[in-house]
Amino acid sequence: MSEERSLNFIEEIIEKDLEAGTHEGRVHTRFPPEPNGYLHIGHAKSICLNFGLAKKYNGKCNLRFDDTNPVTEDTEYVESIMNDVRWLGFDWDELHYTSDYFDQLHDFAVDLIKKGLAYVDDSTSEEIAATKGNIDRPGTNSPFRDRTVAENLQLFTEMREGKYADGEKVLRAKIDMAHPNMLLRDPIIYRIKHAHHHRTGDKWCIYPMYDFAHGQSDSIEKITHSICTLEFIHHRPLYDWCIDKLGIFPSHQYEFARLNLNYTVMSKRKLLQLVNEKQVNGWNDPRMPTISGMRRRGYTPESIRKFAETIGVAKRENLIDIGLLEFCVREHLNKVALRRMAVLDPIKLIITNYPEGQTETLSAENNPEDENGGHRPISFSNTLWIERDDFMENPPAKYFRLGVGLKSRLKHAYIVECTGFKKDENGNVTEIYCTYFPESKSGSDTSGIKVKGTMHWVDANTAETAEIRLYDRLFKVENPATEEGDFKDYINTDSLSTISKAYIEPALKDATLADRFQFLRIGYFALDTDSTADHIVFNKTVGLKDSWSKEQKKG
RNA sequence: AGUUCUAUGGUGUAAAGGUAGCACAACUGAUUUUGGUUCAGUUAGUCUUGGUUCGAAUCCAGGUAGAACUACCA
Repeated sequence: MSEERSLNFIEEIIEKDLEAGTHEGRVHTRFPPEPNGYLHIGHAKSICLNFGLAKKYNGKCNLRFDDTNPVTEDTEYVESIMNDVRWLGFDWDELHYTSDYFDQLHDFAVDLIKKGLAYVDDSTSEEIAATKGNIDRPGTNSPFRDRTVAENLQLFTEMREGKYADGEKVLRAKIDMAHPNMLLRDPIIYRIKHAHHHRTGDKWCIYPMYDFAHGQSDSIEKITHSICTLEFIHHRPLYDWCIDKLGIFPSHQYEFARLNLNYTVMSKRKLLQLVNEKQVNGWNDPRMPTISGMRRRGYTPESIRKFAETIGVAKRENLIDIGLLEFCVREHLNKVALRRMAVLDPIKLIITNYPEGQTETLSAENNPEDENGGHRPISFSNTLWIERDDFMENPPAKYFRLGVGLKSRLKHAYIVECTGFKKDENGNVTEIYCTYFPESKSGSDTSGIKVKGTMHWVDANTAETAEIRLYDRLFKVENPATEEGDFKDYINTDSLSTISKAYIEPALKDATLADRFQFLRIGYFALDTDSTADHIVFNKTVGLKDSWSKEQKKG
């Protein structure tokens, strides 16, 4: 029995097409972002789908920048998008820009005019909206609807030549002002914009609308399966209309449900707002659902691809638990992350029976999940940093770490027994004292002592320091987009907390941006791009599963 | 109100007329020098009402619920 995964509905369509010999068995998809923002995890789903389908069916996938609106688009976004797609592990077969087709698209418009299927309209935008009708009321014909072909040709030429100001005239398709689908009520297909385009410069002052560019671009590239999200479903009749009237290659559009993740927002408009209003520190802020944000936070391409595969592809609206993404991240990081020790909230532990000034070097495995992971040396002395919450003055039952009289193991080192502690005048514990059992050394333990708890630690004599940034969900509610009022009212103001001085083991000093670490018992961490040789900065990628805090919450 | 789309455990997603399965989450337990990992197990689902059929998540009809559409954005 083969491990065959069931097909999603798009794969079913493709396999049916393959069987029927449609397009000579060719599968050609495309990923068509508009370069007006950074890519987010929702785009990642689409990228994995489109490029994944091409790979699975031995086909091709293009990257096409849908750049028909010069006022919002920028090469900065083009660069970031290419970078993100490559980082995710995909490479396009062809790179295109809709703007490369402007000449052809213009000729298509002329063709439509000649066929009597398009006309130049002098109405204002308000007039066009007013005569469009309503969802349950038909629209009315524009007074300019019956201009002659010759007149339309002349006017459209003048539009292109820059004779008119923005908004003075538009070119509309002549379809049906009473159509139940609003998009077919003589949609605008060309508008005047005297704007500088990031690629074509000042060559054009008229630009095609999405509906007059997308399907034709697919057709020009001989795309067989044009996959987009559900909100474009109403556009499909128009997509088909253009291809049909123009008599060009019949690309076909299929729609799937976009990804929604809880506790975040996924619209470029909202994300741009967060960036512009400095609610976050740029598009690649580690709290952002952008690919660049996740990369900076320490997520891996493997984990994002696995996530995309796990959530599946269907046509019903969904709201995926962010926990599933985090699961995929942990799952991959568990296999590849180097284990290291770091103490985020330090308190001093003094071993009273370990000779002052003595040090020894212990061996610590780099990754228990990887047989070939090797070991590293770590130093040990009588003064260590341990985590503040690994000690309790009045420990409850089932607490496995330190409290006076309790024993616990120092990972990779010895078992210690807590003998006392010191408080300052404010009642805060400042030092913890313990004795160690020399014969309990890790790997050669002959002490016979059994302990349930193990703690991480860092030798105070050799420790380095680092800044650590911890992240929480960006929003306080599951779905800020559907909440009453402004989505920004639901921002979690505690989504970033910074630890300015944590103690880390010396091996971490050489970390690079490509490294992934597990700080033992805490979580997964990656170097931040702000990090320098003198000031090391780590991001917490995601925490370890924590069944102790769960236990505590139960009370 | 019109049109279009959708409806399966808490969340996702399978089952193409024949045992409702998988993943995450939750909960037990075992293992563990990370309260991590791993392993074993438990809880929990076909929107509703009819119809067709020996048999319906699946086919048909009617409800109900949710979403999308009325930008010179994509």
